[in-house]
Amino acid sequence: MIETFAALADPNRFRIVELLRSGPHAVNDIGERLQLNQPQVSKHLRVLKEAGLVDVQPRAQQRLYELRAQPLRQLHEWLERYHQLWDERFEAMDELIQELQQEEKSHGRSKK
Amino acid sequence: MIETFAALADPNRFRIVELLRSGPHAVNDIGERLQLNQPQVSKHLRVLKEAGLVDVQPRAQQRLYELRAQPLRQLHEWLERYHQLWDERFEAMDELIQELQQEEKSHGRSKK
DNA sequence: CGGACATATGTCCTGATGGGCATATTGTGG
DNA sequence: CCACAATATGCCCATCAGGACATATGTCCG
Repeated sequence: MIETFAALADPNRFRIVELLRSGPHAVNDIGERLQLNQPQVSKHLRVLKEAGLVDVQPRAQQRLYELRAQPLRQLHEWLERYHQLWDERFEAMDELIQELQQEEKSHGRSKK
Repeated sequence: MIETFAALADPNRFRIVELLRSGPHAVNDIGERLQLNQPQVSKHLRVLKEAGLVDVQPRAQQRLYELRAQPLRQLHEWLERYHQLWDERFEAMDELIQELQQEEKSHGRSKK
């Protein structure tokens, strides 16, 4: 999970991932489209690969890199544990908490 | 988006976020639970706050930090653009692509 | 087999970041 | 208003990561 975040935290890697969303791409292709030097692309792809975010596939003398679903799916699952945070139900509860805190601020503790 | 990833890419910040999922916490409280020095906690909270992931609320002489939904919701939206990646539909298409590549490997291009 | 193309790796430099520690700041209650 | 509790900042250090550049590795084709 952390490795996924770390991999996506770099702007250029993020751009690469976004590019790969449209399908597999070769290293040079990525470099040209994103205006990056080839070695940098390779290095970023390495990080992405070690994070499990991409997969390689030899294709003549080029390597086609493509996105892998697993880490993103996993990220999605992690996020779901936070879903309650943006439920309306929760937002109402949020207000309730604020209210309680307000109360405790004015008087030590009372009301029921 | 990138700032969100960067904020979550640090192990201790990640732990803080996970802790805050259960509700607002004071700085010292976080420090004790996660076994971190107070200054470190404050610094991490600062990063989280600048990333919009948490919000502060004074409470006597302590500060209660709580999670904010927005960045997580945003992250969720971003992820949805990748949903096709793990649809069965897409996985079938994936195989098709592999197949095509196999073909092109063996013979320049044929079969229809 | 040799050269050309595509990609990977190594080195060097620099800026950013986390941790530890000391210290400043701020709010609170008496 | 003071002393203290809770938190924020500043400073120093060590580590790390990304960029530029040179070079190694690998693969296909004539």
